[in-house]
Amino acid sequence: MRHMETFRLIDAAARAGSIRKAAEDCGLTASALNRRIARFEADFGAQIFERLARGVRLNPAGELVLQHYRSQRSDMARVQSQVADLSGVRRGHVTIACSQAPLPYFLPQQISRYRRDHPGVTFDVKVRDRSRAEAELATFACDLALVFEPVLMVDFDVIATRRQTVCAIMAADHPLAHKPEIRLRDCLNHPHIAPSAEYGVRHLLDTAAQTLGRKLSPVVETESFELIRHYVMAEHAIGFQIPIGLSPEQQPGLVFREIAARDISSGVLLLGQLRGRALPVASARFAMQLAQVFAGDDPVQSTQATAHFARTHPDLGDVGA
Amino acid sequence: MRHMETFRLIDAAARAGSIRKAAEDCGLTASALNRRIARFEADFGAQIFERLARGVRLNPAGELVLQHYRSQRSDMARVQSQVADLSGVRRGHVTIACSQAPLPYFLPQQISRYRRDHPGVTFDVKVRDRSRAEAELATFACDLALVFEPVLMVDFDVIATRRQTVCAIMAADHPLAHKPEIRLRDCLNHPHIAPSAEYGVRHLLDTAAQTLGRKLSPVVETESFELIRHYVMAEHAIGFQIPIGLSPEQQPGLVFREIAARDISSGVLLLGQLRGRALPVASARFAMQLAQVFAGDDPVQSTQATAHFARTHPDLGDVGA
DNA sequence: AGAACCGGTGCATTAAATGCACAACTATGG
DNA sequence: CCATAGTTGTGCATTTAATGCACCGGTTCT
Repeated sequence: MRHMETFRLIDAAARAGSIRKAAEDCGLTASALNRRIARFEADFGAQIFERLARGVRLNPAGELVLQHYRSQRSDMARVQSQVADLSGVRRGHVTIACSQAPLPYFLPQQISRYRRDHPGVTFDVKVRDRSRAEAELATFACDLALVFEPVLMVDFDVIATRRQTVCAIMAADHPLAHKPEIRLRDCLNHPHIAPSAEYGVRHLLDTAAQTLGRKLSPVVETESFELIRHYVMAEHAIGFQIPIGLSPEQQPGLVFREIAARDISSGVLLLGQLRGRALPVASARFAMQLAQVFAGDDPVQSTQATAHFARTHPDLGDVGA
Repeated sequence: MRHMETFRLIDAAARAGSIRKAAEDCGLTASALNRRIARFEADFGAQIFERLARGVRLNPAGELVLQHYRSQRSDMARVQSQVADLSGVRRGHVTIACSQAPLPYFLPQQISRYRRDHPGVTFDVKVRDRSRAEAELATFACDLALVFEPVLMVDFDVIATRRQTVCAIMAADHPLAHKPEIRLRDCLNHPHIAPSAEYGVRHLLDTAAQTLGRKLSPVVETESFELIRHYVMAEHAIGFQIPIGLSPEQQPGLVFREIAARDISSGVLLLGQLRGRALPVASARFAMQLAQVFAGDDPVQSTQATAHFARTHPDLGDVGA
């Protein structure tokens, strides 16, 4: 889009921290870029860069301008996607940041299902922890975030939620595998493998163990959910994972069972977007699909998501997914 | 703002319905404007005008583009106002659309109070009925709307509310003036003057009369609340008005009394903005002031407004008015 | 049929943006 | 304490983009 050139250059300069570097990256000379910035500052009415000896840095006014630019760029993308949509093309691009759990089964399934109906839509899946995911929403670097037990920020607008009870995963011939009920204390008495501290599952486990007067003592602690799923087969240990990361048809010999509800509180998986932002058509429709899946036959959840879209996208009409 | 020139011209062309006319208005030739539009369409990727024999008209894509432009223009104004604000200047401009009632006493008082603290802020007060006010919000033609009993649209975000019980106004020596309670049927038995049908007060009166099995039969029906206030002195008739349009220190000899609550349901005065829009600093702060006045010592209202601003303007901090 | 519009196009002209060379300045490193 | 390698900022010639002018082909209304 032609009219945003200046903003694009400002963005580049801000990121590079230097007019010269940015100019080089963008294929013009420092003097040209310098003058563009000066011109912009003149008719904007205020400086947006601090001039330091080693380069430039955005001042608070500049931060606001850049935020405005990002918002404007994203909104223009939305307009273009809506135009494409109303001419029947149904193209677009969805950028979603999510935690690890939905990666192996849930997201591939949902994305392929969406692309079956809309082959022109492409996806970008970023793996981010909860706080990073929310930061990317705020800078318009992604459209949607699917996170487990996030630290709720003011700018995070919840589209749909799904309760997730922590499951114990183990080999089919593990002693606990066919007990009528899986108690947390039993799991802790076996060798176990747990995700590291930054994950929501681990947090739930820690607090649950604490109320039992126990402590997790994992034989392996890892950031990789995939490692957990495979390790329980290798050592016959107990792993922990939320249902959305599990599938009945996964590795043969692996079983997963919900931990007794009275032992551990369930967490919430949230699908959200940046508050007040109108998403591109493709992203909004994909979010609708996920919301429907989350809702299942739960009418409360369903109306919650419907209300969300009535507020944020009054023009989209009913869900076509 | 330099980079929006093309949009401004597109807007002009859309309004003029003709490239030639718009070009003339904007001080350039038709061919130049024509080519700007053509260029924009080329890199936007779609036509935005229908070419008719008698001129041009926006197509749906064009409507979206224009809406985008208006939103971005307003957001840029907001950014500039925030920058001015953080440099301590506290300048700005507030555009508010409101119905007639607040014009004589309420708004002048509130505006002057606000300008006492912030002399750099200017105001634009548009008199609009409820639906027009909401339309102006949607096109970013105004920041705030203060309307009585509006037909609620999806895009209208309520900032604060104030109940208004319809009052009967009359000369001090009118027979009803000193009755302990003002009954609607008594009013209807005297000559009365009422606002015309498009006003909320009239609607409340009509429905109230209907439940009494009566009908309004005004001797004068008018669009001017001012006329009503003066006419009741001239003929000793009964007029109707909501409290916000009245002041104890107005014309001597004029009294106003609330109609008995069991005779007529009270209406609601709403202060609102376009949903999802971040207002310029000045408008947001003025809205805060009005919200505080509305709230008075009502804690429910107060927290409602506070929550609103926490959602829409997380950066503004506490109210400084 | 003709007048009065309209949007679109080729070409010369004008205005704006850019590149180049260099000035002014400042932290850094010997 | 000075040299050096960075940086932003400026005057001037050059290049590129935007505009104005004259004109074409079309539709509509008289």
